Amino acid sequence: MVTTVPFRRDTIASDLRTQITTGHLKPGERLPSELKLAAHYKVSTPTLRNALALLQTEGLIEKHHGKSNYIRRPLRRLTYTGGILTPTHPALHVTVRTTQLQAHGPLAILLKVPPGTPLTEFLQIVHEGEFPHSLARIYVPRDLISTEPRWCDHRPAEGWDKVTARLPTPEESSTLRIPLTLAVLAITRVSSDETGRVIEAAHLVLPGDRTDALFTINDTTEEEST
Amino acid sequence: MVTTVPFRRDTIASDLRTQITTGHLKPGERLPSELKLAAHYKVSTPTLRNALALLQTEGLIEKHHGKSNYIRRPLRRLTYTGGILTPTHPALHVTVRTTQLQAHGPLAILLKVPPGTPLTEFLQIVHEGEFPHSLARIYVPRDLISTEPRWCDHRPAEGWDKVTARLPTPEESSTLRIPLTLAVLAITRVSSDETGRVIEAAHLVLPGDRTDALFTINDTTEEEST
DNA sequence: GAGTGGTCTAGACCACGAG
DNA sequence: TCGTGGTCTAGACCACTCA
Repeated sequence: MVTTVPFRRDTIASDLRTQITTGHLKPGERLPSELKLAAHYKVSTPTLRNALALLQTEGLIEKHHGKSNYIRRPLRRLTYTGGILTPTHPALHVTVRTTQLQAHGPLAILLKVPPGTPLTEFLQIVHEGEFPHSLARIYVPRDLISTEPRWCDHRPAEGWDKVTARLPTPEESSTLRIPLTLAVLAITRVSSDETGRVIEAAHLVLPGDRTDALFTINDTTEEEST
Repeated sequence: MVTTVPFRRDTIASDLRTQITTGHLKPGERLPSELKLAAHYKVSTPTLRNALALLQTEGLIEKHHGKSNYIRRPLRRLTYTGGILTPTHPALHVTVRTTQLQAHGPLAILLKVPPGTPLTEFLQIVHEGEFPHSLARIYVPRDLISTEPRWCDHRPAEGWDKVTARLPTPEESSTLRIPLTLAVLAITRVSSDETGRVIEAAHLVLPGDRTDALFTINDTTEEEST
């Protein structure tokens, strides 16, 4: 029988993990410095850092350069469904930054408008408490906003979501305060009205440790023959 | 102005990256050994390995313990839509392993059957050529198979997909031959017939570097009022 | 300036693959 | 057995945070 010796970093990680999950180490609490931890576990600093990196990808700790490492406050698991996160969850609030720009390249194709068409970008950052939760970049043809001030009432008649999994970009990693090794759900959503006109295109970034996306199939009607 | 010096591992990674993407290094080709590469770039072996780790998460190289590192043959990007991958793509073939088991815990809840109900598990591994592409674990109540041999003709009337992003488990990593740091799309799909009976539950694992999932909303009919 | 995490070095030693 | 990648050491040096 082959008795595989677990790597030191794994045993250290699992030791800290149980201390966290059993509540022996509490959310928000500060970990000892990496030197002290390395001394305590009798390993070199790189191996201790490898152990911490594991915990970081599991979303258990947060690293702060120059300060220390902290036990992470677990965020509520929310569900993205039909374009919104767990129907307007009370603890959520959203900050929006509006930018004017012009359609170009892939964005113009998504929105089915010629390049150069004026657009408005809404950069939405969803917060839970003071912690960033997820983010969305929403693009809307500008004339649709000006002629129809309550453009959000344009209930989309059709649409699609294209979903993939990837690691965050460095920029997403810092604005969402997630490690570069935490997988995110990247969703591109396009909705159009009954005339086939595209109302909005959105790029969503939903960290995998705190979000599901739910899609339902209601095949009660016969299939379309378009 | 702050001129940030890029890390050595990043400059090495981007150098190798351009060699790969420009075709200077071809798919299937063997890389020089890590010692030689380290000597060539005048860095220590750990930093060179960090550079290679970056390329690995991007799906550009494949590491083989004891042999060498190889340029990866890029897999076709497929789309999961309505439960299947890019309607039966010609280059795909599927190996199936069947197992008999009993419903328990979360699985019983998903299938809406009492614990202990006999089930059949189909472990499907989708291959593109000789390379594993993605995998699915499909669970079906066994009586549904015996009474209705062509159970796959039971077109589901309703269903849902719950999608999230995560890193692969060590087991998934080895069977799919993907690095532990390549994000996967984890989909749980449950479909039921017109009587509300659950026909099947499936756990899908779709590596993010080669799969999208597409969900369409056809809201042409009025909303349901259950 | 003191304390901290981030990157890197120059090795050692083990595990794996193939002849 | 040889060449290879995987893990680990015991430091050095820099960058960041905060008093």
